[in-house]
Amino acid sequence: MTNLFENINEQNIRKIKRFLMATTITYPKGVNVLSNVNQDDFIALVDIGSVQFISTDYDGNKSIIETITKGGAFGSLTFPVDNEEVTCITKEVTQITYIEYNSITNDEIIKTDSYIMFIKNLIKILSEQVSEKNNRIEILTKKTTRDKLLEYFKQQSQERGTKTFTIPMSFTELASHLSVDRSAMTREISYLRDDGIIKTNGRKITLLY
Amino acid sequence: MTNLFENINEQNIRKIKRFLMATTITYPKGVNVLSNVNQDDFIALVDIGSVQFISTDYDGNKSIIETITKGGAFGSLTFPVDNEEVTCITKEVTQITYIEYNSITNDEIIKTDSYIMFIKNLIKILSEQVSEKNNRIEILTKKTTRDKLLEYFKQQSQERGTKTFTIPMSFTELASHLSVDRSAMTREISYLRDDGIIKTNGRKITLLY
DNA sequence: AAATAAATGTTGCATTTGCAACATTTTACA
DNA sequence: TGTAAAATGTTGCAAATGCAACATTTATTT
Repeated sequence: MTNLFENINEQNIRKIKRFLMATTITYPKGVNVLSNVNQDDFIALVDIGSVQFISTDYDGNKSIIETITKGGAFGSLTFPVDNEEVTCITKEVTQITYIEYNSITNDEIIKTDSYIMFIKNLIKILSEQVSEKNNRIEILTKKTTRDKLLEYFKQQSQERGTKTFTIPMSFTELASHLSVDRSAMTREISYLRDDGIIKTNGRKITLLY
Repeated sequence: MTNLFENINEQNIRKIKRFLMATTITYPKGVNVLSNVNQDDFIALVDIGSVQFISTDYDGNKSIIETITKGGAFGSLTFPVDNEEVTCITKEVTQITYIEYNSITNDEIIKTDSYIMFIKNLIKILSEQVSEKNNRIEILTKKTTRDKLLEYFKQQSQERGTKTFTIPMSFTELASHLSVDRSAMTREISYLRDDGIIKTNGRKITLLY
């Protein structure tokens, strides 16, 4: 996963941040990050900690749209910040740096080499986000819980290049990621085990095919 | 929806295309566009016509991942082009312009004003794609067909700013977009009508709440 | 270390849904 | 314009799944 300041030295990072009017805020755990953000478009960088975008429908059903950890970024351009149903909650103590979007393509600074690298990184991050969301969609379009699990396991296996891997979240969160009932998912994992398709040990999964 | 060459004059568009080693290909209807693309990263612009990304699983179940129409763009950075399960099919006669990704951030041309606009447009397109995918995910995470339909209708209604709108695809394609069985979806639409929640006339939907 | 909260595992049951198999209408195109 | 193809509407039924209500185990926090 690309970092917005990858391949840029400290001095130039400071320079870019100053130019982009970056402001850094530290939040405690469990607070709504976007509650008091101003109206301008922005990009937010997670320097420390992690946040989760959570959508809540009229019935109170919650689903995790996305988890962004240290080094990740999100922005008003790609997210409906003014949407009441979607909140961005810190999972732990989290430090976020905000950058004004409109200053990003200002003509004065754009012609420096480190800034070109910054733009490249931004394009890469956005591309990665599209890819990730494609992966998520690929899972969610599967009709059955079994197929969702198998698609998720396949993606994990491919990303890591191994048939054995540890899922990077709790089963409770995984159920939310796959948008299925947690207990029904546990049941289906048992069936997969019974059918000799996977082996499990806690969060460690081994694909047997 | 942003066009990659928005706010750039014809002369500069030609210059940019030349620099980026753009090649334009016209395809008949129903062919697999990405079957003979080379290995380098690229961005593809749909000049005329439209394409659909379709994923097929081991059971032969097909789902439409994305439809890209005239003016739209897609790229190897955001799509697993080498993935056998995903194909990109022309829905009609379609003209596509390919741009080499690596030439995009070449230092020589990046400092011209029209090129800065080009980069801005690219960032905007990518952001829009993330947003669209967020919307799709918002739908797909709903548990029931009814809630998926209502979420889709809400999005359409909000986008157009009216309670009455015509869905921009066939019901067959809509079912695929929501990843539900078509006949079950038709049934659920009847129920919504019976319950006085919507009014329908062919593809024209009116929300009654 | 005790207390509280979160995660995990299990199961019965009602509801929802996919699937299959149609009839009918609309659209595309040779 | 006639014919094939695609889209739409309907329904019975079996399978999958959400939901609820638990018991246990594992983490967290004070």
